[in-house]
Amino acid sequence: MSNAPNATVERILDAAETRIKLTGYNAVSFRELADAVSVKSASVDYHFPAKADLGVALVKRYHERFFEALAANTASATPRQKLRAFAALYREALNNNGAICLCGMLGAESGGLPRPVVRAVRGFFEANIAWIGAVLKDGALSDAPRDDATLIVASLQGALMLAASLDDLSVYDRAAKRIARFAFA
Amino acid sequence: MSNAPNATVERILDAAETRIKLTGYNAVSFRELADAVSVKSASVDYHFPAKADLGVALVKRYHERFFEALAANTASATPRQKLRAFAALYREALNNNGAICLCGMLGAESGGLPRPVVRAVRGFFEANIAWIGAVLKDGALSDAPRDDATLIVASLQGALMLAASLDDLSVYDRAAKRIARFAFA
DNA sequence: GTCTATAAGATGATAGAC
DNA sequence: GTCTATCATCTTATAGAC
Repeated sequence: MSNAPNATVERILDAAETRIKLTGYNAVSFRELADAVSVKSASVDYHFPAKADLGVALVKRYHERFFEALAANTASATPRQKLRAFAALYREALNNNGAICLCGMLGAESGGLPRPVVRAVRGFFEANIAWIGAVLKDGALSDAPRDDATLIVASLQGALMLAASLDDLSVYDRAAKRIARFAFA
Repeated sequence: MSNAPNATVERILDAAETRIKLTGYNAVSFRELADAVSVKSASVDYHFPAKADLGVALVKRYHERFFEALAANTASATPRQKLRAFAALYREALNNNGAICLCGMLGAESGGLPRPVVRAVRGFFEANIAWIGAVLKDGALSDAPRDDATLIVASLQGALMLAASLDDLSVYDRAAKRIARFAFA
């Protein structure tokens, strides 16, 4: 297996992530991904024997990249800056119009997904809540850090969905601004 | 067409609503709905020539029922009571474990849905925001009623998704309680 | 309004050549 | 690691009998 940045596996994951963020897990097929990376669908099956394998690999990569970027963006930040960096990172999902957070999409569709994918998505959200909870606690910004962390994650995820549905990205920006004001400004 | 409460059309819509709230639009097939109501899939096609027709009818019914229930539950309520009634009505989606709001699901999947369905979902959210905005204004509960209304809808929708994903209904209840505290308590 | 039958295509997945 | 070829199944949708 090559480590080249454009290795087939990575390109398949890229194509899958872009599409699932827009249309959901069940709307994306192996053939569609194969076409997108100019291979045959048998090659996709070679790398991901079952669709659930692709789903798990995708969420795992998303999870890792998210926290790597979060760490990089908050190296010497105050608690308030950390929370703003978190909201800014969530927003990147909207850059491809109509797309939302990968895990927001899969979380909504949980009831119809393979169990291993559901577990991976749950792990992403638990890590999100733990991270924000630690920041709130560190900054003494909340009297109930875990509840407020959960609310912040829920609000930002809901704002992504609503922005996509209403086709108005400013919905997210205005929501994030008011969350900051109410919860930790 | 009969007006009996169990007419086939209504039973198909019931089955579709239950399933789409759990697994999403693309995971639900006509055959599955036909089996659920004990008819053949050709009968489903008779009532809904295309899947988009079913989607639009479903969202339209959901929209109408939601605002009928909201009106009934807030007949002589104060603004604060109205907002609590709204949050309580949203919560009913969670009664079937793992399910979320029909429009929350379809809003997330917008990028892969037929345009008429997308428009109907958008109409639901716009009506939600307008209703809450009017309540906030009426009760002088916000200095930016429209922005706060949008944030409240986003937060409650996100809380439904997160509660389903984490398989913990208390996530919604705790979020709703804290939204009330920050925004209008 | 529901049925049987079927079309025409997509889907996840596998076997085996290169 | 990618390919061709194929499978069994599912998908939305239609035609026509009852």
